[in-house]
Amino acid sequence: MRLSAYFLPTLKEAPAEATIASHRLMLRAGLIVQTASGIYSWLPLGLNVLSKITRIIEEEQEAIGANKILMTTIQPVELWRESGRDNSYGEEMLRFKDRRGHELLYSPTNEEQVTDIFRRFVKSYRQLPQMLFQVHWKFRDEMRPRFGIMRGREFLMKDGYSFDLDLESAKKTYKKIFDAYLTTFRRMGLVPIPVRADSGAIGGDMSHEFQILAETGESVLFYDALLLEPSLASAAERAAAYAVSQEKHNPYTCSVPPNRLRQSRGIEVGHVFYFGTKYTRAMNASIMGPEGTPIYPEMGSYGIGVTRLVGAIIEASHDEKGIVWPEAVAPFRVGLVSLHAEEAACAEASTDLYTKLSNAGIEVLYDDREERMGVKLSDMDLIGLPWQVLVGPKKLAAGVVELKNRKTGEVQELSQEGVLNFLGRP
RNA sequence: CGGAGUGUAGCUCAGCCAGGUAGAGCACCGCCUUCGGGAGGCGGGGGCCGGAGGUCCGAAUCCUCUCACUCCGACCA
Repeated sequence: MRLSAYFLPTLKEAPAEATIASHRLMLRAGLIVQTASGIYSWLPLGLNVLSKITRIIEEEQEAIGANKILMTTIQPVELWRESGRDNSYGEEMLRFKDRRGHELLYSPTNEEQVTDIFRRFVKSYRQLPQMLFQVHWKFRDEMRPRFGIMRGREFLMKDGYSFDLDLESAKKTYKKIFDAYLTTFRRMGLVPIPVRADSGAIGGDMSHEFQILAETGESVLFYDALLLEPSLASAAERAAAYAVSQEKHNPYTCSVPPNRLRQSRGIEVGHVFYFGTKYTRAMNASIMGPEGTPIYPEMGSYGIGVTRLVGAIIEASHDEKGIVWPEAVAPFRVGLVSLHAEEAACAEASTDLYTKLSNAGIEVLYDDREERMGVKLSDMDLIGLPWQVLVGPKKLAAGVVELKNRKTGEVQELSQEGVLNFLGRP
């Protein structure tokens, strides 16, 4: 992508409303723009990241056999009358009427809708288990939206739903999705901490939040330091290690040695629930069981805050100059800068390298603008692509260009072939 | 929903207390000079001072109402 043809409105100064790093950087790097309180539009660079994150989530969901669907954002209120949540969900739910006076709502979550789809088509225990998921927009009319997309009213969410024959099977499904979530977040360069949590209004027993440690997080959690020391603990030990939300923490019964107990703030990026037959019963979604008697399947639901993840990743990975994208979610892998685009030799060499890199399947953002190099270089640092290639007349005369690692700042001088070989490596 | 703030140029803000021609820096447009880390000169465009009402000869400034946004708290799959 040529920057001269890309819609990337970077800001030199941070807008006054942004108080945390990720919000500031998302505005400055041209990822999002605010439309109303808690409602944001996504610009090309931000949308690109959103797509990368979504892709990883989808791959990991499909790897465990979940089926991707796409439900509607608008639902009839009748479904919620069936489940009994019509009255209990409250002001957070955005309701409105169509021209015929039919009461509708904008989905804050989709348990009712997915249960409705399930009951229409699944009639036998032989068809279980089922896992369905989508990545779609939600609206929750929060009393107090804040921190940009961290707590927005409109947000993109991966929401998954499982149906199992019995508790034993439901536990296996829960574990499968739990593990997939860990893999998903780690692939994005994050360190997720699964935390035993309250299951909230949704009810049920098994419930975990996935937290990313960050000072700007809204949650408070207590955990065993072993969780963050992979070298000191086996996977099994870590899985069993203590980590609970503030509400669940009891200093008198906590088994963690005081020297290993940590308190921290976190960003909740995922939440998994098991809630049994709450909805299948309420909505009469029974199937025929092996004994010839009707059975209400056991359900769970599983959420990942996709838009919130963008904020969480930036909170976890930035410096004073800007964002430092982990490779897996970077909008482009390389930023190619023509330091003197108005000089023919420099422009030609840059464009040539851009073509070669692109042909090699490497995602490149090519700054071919005739801007001052200082502006270009600070823009590149701000948007935080993992690698930067600087093409300037001086080095070019010596037959090399510079390859810079955004995170470490390390610079190596390579021939153009050298750059291709280096970045072409898997 | 309680509390505290802020709305003036695209952005960051001054001006308001003490009423009297609408301001600065950056950004933008033109020309020139520059060019290895947010350049310099000259010229230029851009404002219903959030909105409505009021006081006054006169309101960005004072008063009332209202809308929007932000922060703290409560709330929150």
